[in-house]
Amino acid sequence: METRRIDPVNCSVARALSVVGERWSLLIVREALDGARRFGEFHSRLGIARNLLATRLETLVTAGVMRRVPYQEPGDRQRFAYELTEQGRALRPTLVALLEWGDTYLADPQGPSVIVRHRPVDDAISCDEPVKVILECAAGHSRLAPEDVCRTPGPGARFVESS
Amino acid sequence: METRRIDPVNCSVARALSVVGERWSLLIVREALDGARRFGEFHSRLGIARNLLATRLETLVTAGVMRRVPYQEPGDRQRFAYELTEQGRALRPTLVALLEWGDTYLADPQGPSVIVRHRPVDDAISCDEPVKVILECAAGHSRLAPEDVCRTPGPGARFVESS
DNA sequence: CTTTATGAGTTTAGTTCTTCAACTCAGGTC
DNA sequence: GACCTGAGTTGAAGAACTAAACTCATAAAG
Repeated sequence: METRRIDPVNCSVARALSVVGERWSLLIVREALDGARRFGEFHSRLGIARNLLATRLETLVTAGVMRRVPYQEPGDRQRFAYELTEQGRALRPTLVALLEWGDTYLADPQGPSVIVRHRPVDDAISCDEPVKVILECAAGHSRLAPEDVCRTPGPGARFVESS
Repeated sequence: METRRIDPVNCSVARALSVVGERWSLLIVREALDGARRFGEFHSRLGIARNLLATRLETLVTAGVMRRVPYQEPGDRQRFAYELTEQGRALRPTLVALLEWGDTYLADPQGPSVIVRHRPVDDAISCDEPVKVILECAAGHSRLAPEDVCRTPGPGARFVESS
């Protein structure tokens, strides 16, 4: 029996992973979300090899996740820092989801080392409560279980035959 | 000036990525969420090398993400299939987050190839609306922007000095 | 009872990716 | 001019990935 399935290769998950799925990429984004900006900061925080950090940063800049910006400390020459673009900051939910999953199933016996809290940059509504990632549908059904969702073809779907 | 920061190495994101951060791992989980169960299904859907698929499945089983279950087709000998554990299904939000990010920033010109919908397995409340991943705090503030959250130390936090 | 078919791997050889350490480069300080 | 620093680059060794051929157990066909 032949069935048609959504082509697994033409998928945004695969495309997303081709940008941030390499080793270190998401950790670099995480450190950037936590304030790292300079080559040496990423290097010492993560312990990543320097050449690899250089190529990862270049990849992330090329992909539009980060931006290379000049800076100059007083009494020093101009150097370059790396900051997230809006596209890069949009990876926050992905990282929170991974963090939650790790906390739940690969927990440190001491408990989580990091808690994400609701604390805006401008401190306007600083409720400080822990933040979770949840699935919500357009009809407003919230906190959906993983079993309550399924994948359906979208407008850009390609199909493959399978036995 | 010395400051104390949360040790970036002792973090659930890093631990999560050590399990599902290798190339192919998340795509294998995605296919499993979409119903793939057998070695050959994963192989033909993803085009991953067979030896690598074998080691990935073994890694995922060892990590508790998948489970190796015997099955037997009529008139065939016993073989093994792979299915997600609860721990594995819990990666759904991570994959939805990645999918959304890919749809938003690396879109196919035709539009998304996959839409995740609210459709329970048991069809009880099948509203069928598209599903999104959102950040929500314990006080009920919903749809938080990436800028409105920050990382704080948890009970298991280790610290490192930095200049 | 020998041959062929099939799904699920394993082996092997070649290529690519990571790591680590040493080196370069462009200023600034002494 | 000699030395220091942050930001990379280079190169060699090791680990990971790819692709294709091979094995293995069983079932069905002849």
